[in-house]
Amino acid sequence: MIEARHLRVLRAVARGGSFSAAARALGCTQPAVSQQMKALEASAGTPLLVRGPREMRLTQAGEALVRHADGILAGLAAAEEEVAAIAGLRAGRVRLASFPSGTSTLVPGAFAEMRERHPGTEVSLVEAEPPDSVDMLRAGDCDITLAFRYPDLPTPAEESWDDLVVRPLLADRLVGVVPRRHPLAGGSAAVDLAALAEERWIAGCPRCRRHLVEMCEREGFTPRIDLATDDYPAVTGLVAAGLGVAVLPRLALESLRSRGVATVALRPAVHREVVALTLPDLAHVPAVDMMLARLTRAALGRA
Amino acid sequence: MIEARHLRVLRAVARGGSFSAAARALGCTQPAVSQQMKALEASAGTPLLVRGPREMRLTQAGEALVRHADGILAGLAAAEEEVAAIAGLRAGRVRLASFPSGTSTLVPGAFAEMRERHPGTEVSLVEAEPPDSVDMLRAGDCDITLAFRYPDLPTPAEESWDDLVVRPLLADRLVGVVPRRHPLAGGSAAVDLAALAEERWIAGCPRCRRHLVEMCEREGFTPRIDLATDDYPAVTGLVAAGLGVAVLPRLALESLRSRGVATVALRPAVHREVVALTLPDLAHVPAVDMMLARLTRAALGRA
DNA sequence: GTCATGCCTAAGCAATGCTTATGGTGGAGG
DNA sequence: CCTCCACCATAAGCATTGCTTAGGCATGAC
Repeated sequence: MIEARHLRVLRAVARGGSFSAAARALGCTQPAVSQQMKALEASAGTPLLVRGPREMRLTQAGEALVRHADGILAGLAAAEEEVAAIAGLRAGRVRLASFPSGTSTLVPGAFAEMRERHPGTEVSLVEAEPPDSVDMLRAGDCDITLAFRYPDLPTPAEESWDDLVVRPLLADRLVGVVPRRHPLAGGSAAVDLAALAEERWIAGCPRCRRHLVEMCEREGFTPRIDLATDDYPAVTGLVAAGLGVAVLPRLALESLRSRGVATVALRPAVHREVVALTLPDLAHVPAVDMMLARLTRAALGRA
Repeated sequence: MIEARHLRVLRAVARGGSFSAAARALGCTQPAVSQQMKALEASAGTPLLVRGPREMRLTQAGEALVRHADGILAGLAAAEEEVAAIAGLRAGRVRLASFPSGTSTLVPGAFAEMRERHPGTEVSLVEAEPPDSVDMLRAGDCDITLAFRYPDLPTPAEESWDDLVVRPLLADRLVGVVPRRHPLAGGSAAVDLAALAEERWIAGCPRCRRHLVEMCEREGFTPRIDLATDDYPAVTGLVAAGLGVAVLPRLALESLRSRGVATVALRPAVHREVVALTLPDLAHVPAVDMMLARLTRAALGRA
């Protein structure tokens, strides 16, 4: 089997006209070149070089090899350069999957920084909610998934992240959302969740709802959910209209213009943990690693 | 430095979808593949593979490498095939330089056999007399030189063949050429060279002439050379016309229609040695080696 | 639950490849 | 004419590489 190393040496010999010159060009000793050529000739099955008294000439087979060597080594150099560009963040791709409130808050800053500091990289985004977005990650359809979980809630087995790299970004506190004219509105103290036991509830997305119910039951009541929608603006709109109360993550509220509602801190304090997920191997891909760092920074600025 | 071996393994992994499959395809064990990929990823500076629970996927860098690998390995295979063709006598070139009487006698048969048994090879011929043709060999302008020398004559230093491979082909006996009506013609016994001391002489090429003079002087006389020509038909023509006698190699006479002359064996018997010359390295080039064998065969059939 | 498949790691071993040291050869210059 | 220099080949020593076998662990199928 001919190896690239052989071709490099042969080309150097053809260029330099002697083993010694080739050795100097390659930064090794002359016997090393001599041995390489011997091995190459052995695997070629025919002499490649004619040792003239004055100069080193190529045989026909040697000329053929050198002729091919240029193309082969050029291809190899191109491949190395392309990989080096990816490794050096002069190129590379990061595909992110994120849930809406993450997309509107953490992602923009991280993306902007990435574009600015590493213009060669390509960042792309798809919107996806946690269970699906994690499947996408495992299926290879994205490189990083922004997801969240409730640390105090037992995780279903099928949603385990044991096989993933979990990079915590921030603890997103849950707050109560009540109509502005609600008796509890405006107070600076935290409100007991149980104080909302008799309210009508507006629930968010399915995951959030499950968590809401769990949370309330720990406090001794079952929330009466009359209205359900995944759309956060709709939730605040319904609350503002006095149709009920809700619990929303701060992150979700941040990008909402929530007229007519008041937010209240809850007791016990509950957080959802927002994390970035990736596959163990992908965590070492430079562009992915850098994007994770950018996301972490974006989260820190918001902590 | 990326080596061809790495690309072969990477491509096998990409094709097979797992290290084990690649190992089977490559005829080695799975840890070998695993180690190769580890080394390649290390030299690439970024992961190339994503170990999914079910299948092995490529990262972007891995895809880039595989994309280049096809071209690179194809080029390498083409190079190997071209060299193998030369090594296997399915291709290759032999450039022969020969003196006229060799060209007309030994070369045709050897060339014909070469063309027939190894149709892929190219044989070419240039006409050149020994001192020049040997220089051509050393200068790389031909691969084999047909030459001759007089073993009993001291060789001038500048015509030494010490640095060459000398393959003896045949001993070409020198014969006397006399007019058909000459008193010595027709006898079956060998003629003493001294018996021709008083004749007028027709000399051949410069080398032959030098040798003729030397030969005669050993026998006690200096030949009286009136006519000199390098052209063998001219020599026999002049002899036939009764203008003198000559000494010619049998090989030269063979392809001459020599009307009007008779040949006589000489005493002492003298030969010129016809040899094939090549450079030590070229002697191992298959096409050259085969051509030398063909020339030897052609000479044997004529011995 | 058990088995099969696939990957990783470790350890042993052979082969590769580089080095330094040495000898031989051909050409150039004193 | 002889010496010196540049170049190549070879040998021995040594570090590295690369392969193997053996064993362990995780995952998915029957």
